[in-house]
Amino acid sequence: MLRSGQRKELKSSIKKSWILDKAGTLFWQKGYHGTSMRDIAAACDCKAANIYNYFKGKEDILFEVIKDITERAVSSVGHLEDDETTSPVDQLRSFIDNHLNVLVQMKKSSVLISDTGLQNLTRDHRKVIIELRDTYDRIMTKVIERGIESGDFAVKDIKVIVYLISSVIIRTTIWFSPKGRLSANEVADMIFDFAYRGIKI
Amino acid sequence: MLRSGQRKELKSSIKKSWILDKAGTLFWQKGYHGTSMRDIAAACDCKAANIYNYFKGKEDILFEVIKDITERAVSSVGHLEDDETTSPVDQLRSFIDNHLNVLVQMKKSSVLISDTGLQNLTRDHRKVIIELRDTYDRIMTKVIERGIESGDFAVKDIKVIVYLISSVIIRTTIWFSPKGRLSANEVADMIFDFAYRGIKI
DNA sequence: GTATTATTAATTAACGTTCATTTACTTATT
DNA sequence: AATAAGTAAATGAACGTTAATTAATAATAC
Repeated sequence: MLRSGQRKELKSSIKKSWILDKAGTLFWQKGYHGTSMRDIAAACDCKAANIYNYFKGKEDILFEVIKDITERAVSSVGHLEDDETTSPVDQLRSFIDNHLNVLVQMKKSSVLISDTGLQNLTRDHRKVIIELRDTYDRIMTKVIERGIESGDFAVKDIKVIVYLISSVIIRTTIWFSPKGRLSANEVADMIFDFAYRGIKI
Repeated sequence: MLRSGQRKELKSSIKKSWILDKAGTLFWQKGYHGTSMRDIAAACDCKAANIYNYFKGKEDILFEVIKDITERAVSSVGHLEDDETTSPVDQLRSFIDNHLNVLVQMKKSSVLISDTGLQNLTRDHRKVIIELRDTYDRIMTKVIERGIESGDFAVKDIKVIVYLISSVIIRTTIWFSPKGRLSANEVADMIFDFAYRGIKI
């Protein structure tokens, strides 16, 4: 049984993430500056003033939206960071599969917000996001490095390859539609196939 | 010798493209809605009202910025559309090289505006851009198709491969810096290498 | 070449809206 | 009774755009 304070907190945090979800969709559709607090409020069936009971301001909402997107991406591949047992090829497959599933899952609130929205954040908030991104890059870098050591991969410049592969993954959100001809898993397979052939020995 | 009327027109169109250049940079830095007419005017050392002597409004500026970016990309690879003589592998190399050079050349006014800015255009304007993009996709598709016929490439799904390769090219603007460790040509080489290995037989 | 008119470029000032946010107040929950 | 959730109303600032006006330039007349 929950104490009443906890129940209240839970209810509050449910509404908070509800607001985040709606705001994320709007930011994605119309951009940060193109979305007004009134827009967000309307999507949440309340008035703009009420949102200030849950967030300090508009920038705070953007920060939490971007943080959420980035954290999900990072944690979906986090188990690969220190995995020295699985084969690097499978790790690459798993990396692409996991991140793509996260992207497809949250359909709308695309990663593009993270590209264009970064400069609307305060310096402190931006720093948090950049650190998360560095973690993402580091994990993929380790996977590639292990593949080089094991003789599975051959690349000239690891840094660039990490950018290229993540570009392919991230930009999927631009053209992929779950209602389209291909399933998310089919797309993940094709991306893995393309990326793997691009770096294999 | 120019007639004075022509000289006037020339001067006017110079200022127009000057405004487009400054506006493009601002749109890239702060987004469409994040950039005010007064911001654009300040970057052009004039007052906001004056810009209306050159453009019908803010949306019109965005349209011309995006059109310019997209047209440059398309025309840089246009010579490949009906090229049946060069080898498809060289055509792919040329495609990547040419588009990347265009992207690097205009440094800031990145292609990301084209992603996020599309929905701020009127339907008619948006249609123009989408047609230009279709041309871009069609040209790359033809190159890949020729490569399949010649036995150079082997791909499961041409449409997807076109998306993947263009993703890698376009997203270069996010991470590449001309002042960085690598030159544009080195990056172009690496991208070609990655893409070619990704689809070769 | 110089003066005069016509045209274009640029500015100032203002328009009506909309913006994010705050304050004071009401309603609901515990 | 106390705390939280929600709202109406108002804040000053910024927005895109227009109208009126002045400065600058080009075309024509002498």
